[in-house]
Amino acid sequence: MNIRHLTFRLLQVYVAVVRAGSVSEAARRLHLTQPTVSQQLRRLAETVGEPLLESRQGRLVPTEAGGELYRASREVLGRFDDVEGYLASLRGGERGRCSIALVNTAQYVLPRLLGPYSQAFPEVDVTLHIGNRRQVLTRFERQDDDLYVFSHPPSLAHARAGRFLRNPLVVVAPQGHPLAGRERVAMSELLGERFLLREPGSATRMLFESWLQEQGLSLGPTLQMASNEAIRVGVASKMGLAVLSEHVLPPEHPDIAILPVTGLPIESHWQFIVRRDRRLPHAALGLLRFAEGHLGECVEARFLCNELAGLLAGLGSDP
Amino acid sequence: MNIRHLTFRLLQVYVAVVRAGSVSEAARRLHLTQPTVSQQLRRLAETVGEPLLESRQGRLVPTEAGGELYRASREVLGRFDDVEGYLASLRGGERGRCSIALVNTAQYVLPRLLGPYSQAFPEVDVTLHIGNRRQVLTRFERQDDDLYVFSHPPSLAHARAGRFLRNPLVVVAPQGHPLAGRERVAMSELLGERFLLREPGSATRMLFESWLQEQGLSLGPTLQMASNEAIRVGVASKMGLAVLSEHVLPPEHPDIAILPVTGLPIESHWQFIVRRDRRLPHAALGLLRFAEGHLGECVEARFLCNELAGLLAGLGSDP
DNA sequence: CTGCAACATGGAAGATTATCTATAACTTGG
DNA sequence: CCAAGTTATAGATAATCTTCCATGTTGCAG
Repeated sequence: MNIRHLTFRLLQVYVAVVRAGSVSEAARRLHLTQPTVSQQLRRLAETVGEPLLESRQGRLVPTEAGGELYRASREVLGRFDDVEGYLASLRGGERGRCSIALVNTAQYVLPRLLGPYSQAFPEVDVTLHIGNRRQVLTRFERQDDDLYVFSHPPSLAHARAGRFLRNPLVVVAPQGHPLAGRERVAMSELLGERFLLREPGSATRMLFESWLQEQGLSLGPTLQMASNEAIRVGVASKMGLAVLSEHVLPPEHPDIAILPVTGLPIESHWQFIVRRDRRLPHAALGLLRFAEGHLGECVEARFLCNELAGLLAGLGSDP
Repeated sequence: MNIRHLTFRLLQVYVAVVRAGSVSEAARRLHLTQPTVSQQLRRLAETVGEPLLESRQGRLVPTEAGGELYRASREVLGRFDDVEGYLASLRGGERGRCSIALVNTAQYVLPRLLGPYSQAFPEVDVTLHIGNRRQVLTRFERQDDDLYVFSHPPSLAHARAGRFLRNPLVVVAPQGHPLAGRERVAMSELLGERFLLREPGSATRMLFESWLQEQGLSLGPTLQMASNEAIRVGVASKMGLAVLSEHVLPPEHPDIAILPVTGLPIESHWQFIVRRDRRLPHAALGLLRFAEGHLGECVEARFLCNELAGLLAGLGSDP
């Protein structure tokens, strides 16, 4: 039997005939003419190399070979019905994979969104890749992931962006710092202090440095530390001052004071970035939709900045 | 996804590509050109309505949808491999159904053949229908069965026949009957005795009556009994004489004597009959082949008359 | 025996498929 | 950045599949 030219259609017709017990009846049910069905049947029997049906008192019943083919056909067609269901759930975003690359700082807040999302879509397999801005950019260039979270998007020629969260950067000092009680502090007053900074690839550092440059200021002594955690603990231990995202601070932070520096907080926003040239998996789209609808329930109101509707509209229209 | 134009061939190609992780490599393995495979792939993806593969550092790996399709394809192709195996065993006669209609008398001896056959081919489902000649003829007319066993075949226009067993009919008398010791007995000497006869549809009775007619003789008092068993017991109990197939007598029969009537035994033969107009199932053909090869081991040599080779040759050539 | 319903066959048109060659576009490792 | 290898696209052709209509054949019921 040469399986090559076997069509699922042929199996559908065959199954219909076996069920109907009659070629004509099957033809009616399939909205085909009787000769069409007869011929398909013959072709199938030729492919199999055995008679499939025989007439038993006016009813067509499968032969031994026909019975086996019928069983196999039912299983096979059923299996492909399953595939259709699976695809439907993929398309609905209820299932699938979604890979997200995050800048370091965003890891403090994104779980608030992903927790409820995973609850709602347990069949979606979300993978997070966390790195500093430079590392995430590399992943973006290599098209490693479906979604990216940046403060400042890379060139928008290849990507679409949608803001979803405010990310205010503030100057923090150890509790009890002489300037901590002041109503207003000028940045210039702080330049003599030691600043704890993230490594050069970091977005927080980049933002802070370009802000300083705009102001025409430059820092005195600095100390480089590779993680926000380390910096926060360092500040609490009076190693120096730092600029951090507010999200890095725990809700209660008795060891650390935010200094009311004029011109701060530096306002930036996290955005979801998607590449224009890569088809977004349904699951990733589903995640964005979920974020658009449920962000308000997941994060504090003061950080909220939901502009995802625009991104979604753009994705819906031309992918 | 429109399943209608989905070919098994397409799935084979797809599976090969996923396994190879490369279109070109799959093309080489399939002895196709690379563009052919590319195009099939595109068609498949169109049918499914989702991208199936994506390039991950130079290797093509299935997407979520592609993975599901791959699993389904493997299952489906595997299932049809099973069908092929099943068909092969059908064709080899190792499996299947075989329905046989027997005349009554043959039931004493056919099991000797069917026992070893069923042992050798346990997957073949043999059905026996036992009746007198008339009943079996009716089944033959209606084409109810694959094989028929008759002493005298119906018109050979619609059937082929092959003898396989002698069926000698003898006159039996109770042990101690006055003629039981004689060297020779003439039928005419027995006409005054009461004869126990089978019912009119029976082959044994037909044969006996036509033999009597040839001799210009006719019976005296008769008694009709519907089974060979009943007649045998009747004779043993001195109810009268009878004509029976030798096969009906047990190997040892101390109560019954065979009378050496001149002109007897009436020689007849059992034959396998197959209709010309009905395709013989492989299993039935296998049974005939088995009979042809093993009959000698199954029945006593004196009954042997294996002319099945001719029948098989006829079947092999044009069915 | 006759007629109807069911099945098979033949012929034909249009769509789809399978496959090729040639060529362009892209990826990737050096 | 280039060269090699991989993938995609285009165009072509023969085979096949799908489906129809018209017309035989056959088997069962009256």
